[in-house]
Amino acid sequence: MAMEIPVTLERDLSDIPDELLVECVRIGDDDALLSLIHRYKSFVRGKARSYFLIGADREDIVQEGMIGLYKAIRDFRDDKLSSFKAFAELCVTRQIITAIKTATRQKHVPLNSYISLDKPIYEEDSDRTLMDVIGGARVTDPEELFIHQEEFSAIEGKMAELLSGLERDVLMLYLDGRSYQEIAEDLQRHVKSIDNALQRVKRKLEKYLEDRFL
DNA sequence: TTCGGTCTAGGGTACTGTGG
DNA sequence: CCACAGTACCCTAGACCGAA
Repeated sequence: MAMEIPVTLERDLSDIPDELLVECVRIGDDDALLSLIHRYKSFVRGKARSYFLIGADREDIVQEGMIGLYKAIRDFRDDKLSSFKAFAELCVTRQIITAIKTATRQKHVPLNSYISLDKPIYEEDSDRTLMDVIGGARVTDPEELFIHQEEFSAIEGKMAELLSGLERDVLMLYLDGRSYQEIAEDLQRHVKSIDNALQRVKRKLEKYLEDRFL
């Protein structure tokens, strides 16, 4: 289903700020649109990277992210209160999470389930995800911070039970956005060990989330 | 001894970026 | 455009170790 978007541009727009490109898109500049998509393609892929999918195409998540990006371009208002990048990140994340929530709503269809670090933790609630909790998302509201800390303790405790020391270390660095190579250097291990540890983490999290939510 | 968990290692696929 | 290298991800087999 992956749709290929041509990125061959007639002119070089690499120095143009995002916000200006968005304005250009509004007045029908296709090159500006392609440039924005090209500019944010890796960003969307990175955003989608932490998702683990059972029985589905990884590319689907990227496609959802790209839809979120398109919505960001369509809806962005340059009121100087926030950058396009921040707005795009919000839209991409929300689009992916919405897709996941839609998929996981069909509880009795395992093959339609996403098992992800970004899966919403509690079915009845919110967009708060495992990734948010583990990764220590920035929370400013005191009440929310309190709730967040309780969730963090619960999940962190479970992680401590489930994962070995190496697996925990690898996961934390991975969530920091480090590459396999960087994690390997930090932990004085072979890249292969990092790879293996991450696979075990994913399997354990999949099992944990399945046991908990299905 | 058996079993389950942890870890290493080999090998495969898919994707991306780069250089000719 | 194509070949190639690097990277991420996944699967599997086997060694090792501790608990039952």
